[in-house]
Amino acid sequence: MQLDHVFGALSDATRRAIVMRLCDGEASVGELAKPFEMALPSLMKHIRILESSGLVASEKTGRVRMCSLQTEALATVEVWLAAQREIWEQRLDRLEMYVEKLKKKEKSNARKRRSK
Amino acid sequence: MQLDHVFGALSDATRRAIVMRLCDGEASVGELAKPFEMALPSLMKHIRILESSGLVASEKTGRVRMCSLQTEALATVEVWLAAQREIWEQRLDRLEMYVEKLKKKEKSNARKRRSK
DNA sequence: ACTATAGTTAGCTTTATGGCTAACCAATCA
DNA sequence: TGATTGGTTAGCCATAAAGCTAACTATAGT
Repeated sequence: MQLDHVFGALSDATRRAIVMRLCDGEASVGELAKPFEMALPSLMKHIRILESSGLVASEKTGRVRMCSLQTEALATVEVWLAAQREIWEQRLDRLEMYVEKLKKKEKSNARKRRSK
Repeated sequence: MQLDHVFGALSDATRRAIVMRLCDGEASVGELAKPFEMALPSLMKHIRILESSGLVASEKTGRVRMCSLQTEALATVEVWLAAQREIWEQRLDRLEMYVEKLKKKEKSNARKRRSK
């Protein structure tokens, strides 16, 4: 599935750093490589992974390859998280309602006990 | 870092399914295992990974281990994504402003050209 | 006490990940 | 045209991931 690859791509600090850099705009492979101590081929691998996850797109013109962020892929993750949040918040709401109900019952029981 | 493990944990469909199940409330290891064809020890490994990522907590009472979602860990991811979104949206805003500026300039140039 | 249930441990395989070097194109620039 | 720059391929290594089976422990139920 798509999510596997997006989450997988984001599970590495180097790749998250690349994504963060690309949030600020396009960059060439060389530019992306500068902040890292890594050998170029290693970094290229990360870029490949980011590309195959759909998080990054790149195009080569002349001898330089420009990379750019594909924000839709990040949005996919946001959507998934939002969906989970909705489910667990609904549940917490139900739970809260349930607790409220219990409290009221308890109160009315207390009244009954007093009036006995 | 924490994010590495959370993203890593979520990069597997089985584990995401477990998380989704836990959004609906606590569950024992056995309950969690039911929907999968996997052998128990394999599934346990996933649970361990979810635990060490902070996404899931579990406690054993008697012979059953109950697992529950730790929503803060998911929130961490949401926060990271939101931060990235903010950066790239700011940039897009700046870009838009820049384009607007260019358009205006173009208009005034057109006026100049006409009035020549 | 005996059996069944619910997990757990240990150890094995296969495949993927993250890193490296060395050698290799292909565009520019001088 | 020759050197430099920017990236790419190929191949190696160590470690981690994802799955399995088999055997074990510890609680509950009868």
